[in-house]
Amino acid sequence: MVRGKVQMRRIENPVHRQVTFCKRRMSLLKKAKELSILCDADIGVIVFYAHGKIYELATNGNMQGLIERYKSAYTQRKGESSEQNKPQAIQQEVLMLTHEIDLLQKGLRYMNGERDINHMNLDELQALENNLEIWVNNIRSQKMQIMSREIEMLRNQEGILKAANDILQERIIEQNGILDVSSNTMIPQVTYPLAMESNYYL
Amino acid sequence: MVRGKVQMRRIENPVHRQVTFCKRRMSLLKKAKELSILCDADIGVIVFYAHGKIYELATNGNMQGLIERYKSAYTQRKGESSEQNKPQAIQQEVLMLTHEIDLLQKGLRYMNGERDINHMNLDELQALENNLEIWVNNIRSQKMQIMSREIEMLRNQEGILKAANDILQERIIEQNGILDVSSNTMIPQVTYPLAMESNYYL
DNA sequence: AACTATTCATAACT
DNA sequence: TAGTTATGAATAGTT
Repeated sequence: MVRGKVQMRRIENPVHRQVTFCKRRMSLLKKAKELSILCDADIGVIVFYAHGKIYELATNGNMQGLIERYKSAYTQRKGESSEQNKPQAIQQEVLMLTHEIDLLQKGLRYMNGERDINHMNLDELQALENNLEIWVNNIRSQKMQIMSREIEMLRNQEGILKAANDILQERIIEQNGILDVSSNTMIPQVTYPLAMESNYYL
Repeated sequence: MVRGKVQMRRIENPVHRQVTFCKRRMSLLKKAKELSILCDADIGVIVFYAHGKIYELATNGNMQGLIERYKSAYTQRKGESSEQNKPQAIQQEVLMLTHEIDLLQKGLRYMNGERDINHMNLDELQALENNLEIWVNNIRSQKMQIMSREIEMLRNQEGILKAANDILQERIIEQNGILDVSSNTMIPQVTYPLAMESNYYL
């Protein structure tokens, strides 16, 4: 029985995941078949599951043909390219990649609330880039805080040790005053290079 | 309303067919997306409709990658990959384009997470959550390295100070041996809590 | 596009 | 692994 909405995230239990995969994969391929029949469409579905297991459906019975058709759909725009001295395969690959980029850019505009695909400009991409930076800052802030606390702790210990050294040195000087012993030449060797830049994390 | 079982054959009425295609195509891609998320599978769907209209879904954001993976699963030998006989410049161009795709995918993932997934209509576009995490890791790694160096530096100073304290204490004990003065009660107050956990950043 | 009566899909359970 | 069922989801026909 389905209880409440199914959470749309990876099923962690391997058994449940396997069972759900089996059922939903069957349904997905069934739906693809139905859409193909009802609407006279050619549909190819490739599913990669764990450990390279592959399940596929090609409603025209030939996945290779669908792939070729898919690829050729993008090479038809080849005339637009000014790089005509490239081998055919390379041109095709570059075109596919640029197509991919086009799709992604469209998606970005969509995500940004721009619903009119025909109005394409790069300003929205720039806006997204800025948003990404903010997001990254948020994600890393927690770890940064932990590291900052670590640094703070080490600095406190540094202060404790430095104070301890001061006290010890005073004690020696005091005793030297009584003894007038000049064997405290080691003390100047103790240096405290604490004034160096150490604010990278600010 | 659905009256009785739907006949599983091509819808002849062009308007009905178009409407059904639109609805079922959306659902199919949605189902594919869900299966991909729930079961951690990579899924590619290509739909050819009338007049060469193409609709696609690649849950890893890159149909060509899925196609290559599909092909290599059958050829079982990557040796004949086209990567090896490409001119250097072309390889670089492809590299740059794929890099750009990566960035855009990651941007999409971010925007996707900020909005209601159920309202996404640009089914051609997907992004990988894992890619996003990898991206974040890369971006913050540089800063993390700086902070790690900072911590390392502080630790070194800690060691120097501790060694200095040891020397100073020895010196006092030595002098006490000569003087037999019992006024060094302050020394036990100097503690070194250096064994605490300090590996948060590992 | 939106609605809704039905059928369909499926998560949990046996 | 394979069925059952209660419940959520999809959708055909309509507005």
